[in-house]
Amino acid sequence: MKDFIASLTWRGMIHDMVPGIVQHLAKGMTTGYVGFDPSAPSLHLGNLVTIMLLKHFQEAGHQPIALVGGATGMIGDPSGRSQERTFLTEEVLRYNEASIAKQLEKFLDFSTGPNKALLLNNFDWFKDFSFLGFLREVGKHIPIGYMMAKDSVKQRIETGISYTEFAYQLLQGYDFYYLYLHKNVTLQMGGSDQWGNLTTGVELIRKKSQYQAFALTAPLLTRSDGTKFGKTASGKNIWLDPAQTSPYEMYQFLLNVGDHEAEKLIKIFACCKQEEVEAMILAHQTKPEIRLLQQTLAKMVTTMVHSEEACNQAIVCSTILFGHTASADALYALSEDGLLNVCATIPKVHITKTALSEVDSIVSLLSVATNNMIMPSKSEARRIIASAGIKVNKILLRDPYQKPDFTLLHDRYLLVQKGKKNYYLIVVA
RNA sequence: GGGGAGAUGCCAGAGCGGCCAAUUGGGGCGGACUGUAAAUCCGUUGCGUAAGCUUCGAAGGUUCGAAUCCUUCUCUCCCCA
Repeated sequence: MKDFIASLTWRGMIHDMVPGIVQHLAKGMTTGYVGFDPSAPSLHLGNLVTIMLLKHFQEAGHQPIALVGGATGMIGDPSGRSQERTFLTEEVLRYNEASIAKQLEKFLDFSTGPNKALLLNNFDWFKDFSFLGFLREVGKHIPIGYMMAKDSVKQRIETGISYTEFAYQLLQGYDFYYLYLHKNVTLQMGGSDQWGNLTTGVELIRKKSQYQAFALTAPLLTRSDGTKFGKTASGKNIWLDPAQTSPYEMYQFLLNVGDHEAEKLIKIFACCKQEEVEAMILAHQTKPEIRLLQQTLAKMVTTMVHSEEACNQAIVCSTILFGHTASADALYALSEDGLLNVCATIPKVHITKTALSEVDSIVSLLSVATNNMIMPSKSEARRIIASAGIKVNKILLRDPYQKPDFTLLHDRYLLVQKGKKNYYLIVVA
């Protein structure tokens, strides 16, 4: 049994915790859980932090439970929301639950030992719980004053909160109580925005069973500019689902993380020992231009979320697209399979051969002829070419009105580069 | 209920009859530098190869000409009861 709290401490993963937790965990194997909201069909990079809580928990010898909030998802957590949520249909929810559950399975060890991970869905114990039963068994034990004092509720009193969302914390509180009774769970973990919900559970267990349960939150990751971690500059989430965010995009996102942030992240996501991580950080500080941390981080996370193959492909793709040696010749020398591999995860635009031959200028090709996927308008395309921002097949374009009579790669591809980092593959069929 | 103020491009915010496709700042995008970084600097930021076209909450009107004046409507904010 390793010291879980000590591990989280050096990793910077503790925001708040119920006192006495260290002694409690020292007594022996403990069961703890984290809940995941099925409001989207995929988890994202931000969720990965609380997944890591469970992972480190299991590695310390304890038993982790990943709980999918099939029931709570039907209600909507008011935490951090300024407005009432709109309900998802039950069909969508069931679908989201299933895909999230599948994603969670990847990260924990469900197979072996006394501390093997469990995956549960709170819909299972809520679906037959009557409203009257709930009021008598749960509602009775938590005073309104207590519920109103929560930040998540307080912030919404002015703008409006429905009874339904107000009651949310009771549902999550009951989860904890239920798991305490049936799975011997004594610890709930989550992001720092969940503190109010976690303590309601602790309170309910104290009231109903006279038992001191524990709660622990990890800080919500923010970037240096204050925005939430796990989103691209344009506000797009980095999803764990490869269909929504390609492994290449995820790899690139992590590779581009700032130095300070990389230090924080490596501590959270690295499963290796403290000394190894500290050595890496030191090495990075001596020679930051190597970007050891970013590369390690990108590699570790992409491999963990996707697979080693997917990660290797993302690396190959990155070197060809960004490597300093990547010239036009290298691109033309690439085999078709190689090219498709490199381009596996960049956006593709299709155009017919005849349509291509009818396109009068490169400006049209990049805008209207390709459904404005590359450029929103001809003006924009013209401007960007004028400022040397477009390369086709790695060759810089100068004249916006030149005919697009390029030598196609393997007779059917054009690799368009917009700026330094945006690539598109035009497929001619 | 009474009285004020306002609605301008992604955002903030000038403009108050022609010189306004609309000052400036932020953001975005592109370039240089670099570590595919940060900071900095440069360019650009309605559509259109151009002539020109459509924009300043909505609809009408006055005028040779309106973001700017008039009428109505919609919405937002503030103050007093």
